[in-house]
Amino acid sequence: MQTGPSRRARMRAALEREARDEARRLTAAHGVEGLSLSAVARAVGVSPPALYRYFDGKKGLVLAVYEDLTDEFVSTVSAAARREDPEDLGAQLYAATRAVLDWSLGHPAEFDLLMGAGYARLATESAVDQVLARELGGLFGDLFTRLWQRGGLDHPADDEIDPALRDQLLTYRRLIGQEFPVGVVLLMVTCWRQIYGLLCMSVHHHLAAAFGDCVPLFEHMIDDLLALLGVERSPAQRTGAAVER
Amino acid sequence: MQTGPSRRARMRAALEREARDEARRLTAAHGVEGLSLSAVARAVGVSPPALYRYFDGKKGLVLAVYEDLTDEFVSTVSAAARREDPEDLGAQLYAATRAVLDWSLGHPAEFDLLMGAGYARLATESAVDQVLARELGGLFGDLFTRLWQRGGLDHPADDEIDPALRDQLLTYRRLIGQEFPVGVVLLMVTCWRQIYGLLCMSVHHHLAAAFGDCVPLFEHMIDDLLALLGVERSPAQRTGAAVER
DNA sequence: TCGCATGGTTAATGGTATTAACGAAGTGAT
DNA sequence: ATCACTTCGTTAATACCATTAACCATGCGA
Repeated sequence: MQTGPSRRARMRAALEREARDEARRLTAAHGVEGLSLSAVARAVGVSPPALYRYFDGKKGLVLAVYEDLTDEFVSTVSAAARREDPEDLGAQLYAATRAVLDWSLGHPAEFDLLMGAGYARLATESAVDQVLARELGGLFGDLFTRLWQRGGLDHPADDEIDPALRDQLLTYRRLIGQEFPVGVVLLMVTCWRQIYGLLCMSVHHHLAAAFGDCVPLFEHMIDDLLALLGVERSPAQRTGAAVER
Repeated sequence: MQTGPSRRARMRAALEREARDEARRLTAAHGVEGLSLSAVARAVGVSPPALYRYFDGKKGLVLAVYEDLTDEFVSTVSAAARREDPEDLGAQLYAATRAVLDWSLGHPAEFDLLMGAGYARLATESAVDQVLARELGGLFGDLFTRLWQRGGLDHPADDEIDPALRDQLLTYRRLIGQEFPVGVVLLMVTCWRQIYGLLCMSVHHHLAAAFGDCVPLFEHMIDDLLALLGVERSPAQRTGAAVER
């Protein structure tokens, strides 16, 4: 008979899992600032100080939620891309971008922690590694790599780019582990600033008085971006509805 | 001798002003969530419950800060635009956009409350009117109006725009009180999603590992946008340094 | 079986928001 | 000038919250 992890280790793992899940639930329900150590303790049937054996106080708890969210977000987005035809890069770009939007709209409090103001706060008090930037950048980076390899991607030449910017782009390219020219990195960042802008607008209900449903804006943006990348958008994608979860 | 406002009224106004300023200071120093009623009370030399005579609890205090910030932000940006040559629309667009960036980078906590996650939270618990959207939209809208009147602005025709989107754009146009065609509204929103995206990235230190100084990205974006609008960028602007305050 | 690391407890400290009950003092009318 | 009323402050109490300290039971390895 395998001994496996000890009773203690199993108990510990189970309680930690439970606490993380409850913390996530509270975050979703009441925002990052509505997350309280005490409430989590209450929910998992333990006294507040007990959680200090599991997390480094409240900031540790928030960090744990952040980690879980990172995993969930990255796998959601990459799953959405993998669901498409491997040859249809346009469809994959659409699906990935759309998944980012859908997840964020469906989980605004979590979005805040993952990619909004919550992240900035978190990053100052806990040493959080750039896993999201790497993973998400890598995911989109792979798509851009294939676009570039396929040819026909119209990107600026190295010497057309301001040297200061070029250095930064090179750093970023290294971060996401890609090999394409800086001009392609620039193209990627150009896309991302638009996606991220619309994302923040949507999630924060900016201009909500006019743009309650932000899908029309999103569709228009995707058209712009795919055109910029010289990718044909197959008609089938235009009917794509939001993918929940 | 004029009686003017009574002693009571003067005292009240003075204390409220003091409290608002202190609240603003605390927000800047410790973020929106670091703003506490008690701390403000302590700073203005009064007991915490006293502030309930002035503000509707904490959410009222936050709302007051929001109002003050709105004024400051709008006047900062419009002042920056007015400082430029009235005939040089490109310079005005640059200056206004740059002022938005500079103010936001210099006041990250305030930015969060004004245009980030803090706003979303605030808007749910307090009835906040859309003054910022109107004012800022109006400011940029005026520039776009003049661009359009001058001619040469390449915008999509009405019937090239998806009907659902067109309706939203019309609503937005009414909100900002402009008269130009929907295609121009769309152009404006296209610019704004880029500005706002870069803004959020910069303020939240997204991708900070590569883009610590975000001005190169900003300069590249402005080039893109001015090209999109068919505006020549005068060489003088390229040397423009950040304007503090 | 013993000793210790682990993981829980309660108690205490100090911070927060908010409401209630109360009192001093400014204000305006008689 | 005095009176009543409103305004604006107070203190006290309640109920959260995070965090640390002191303590105790128990699982686990030697």
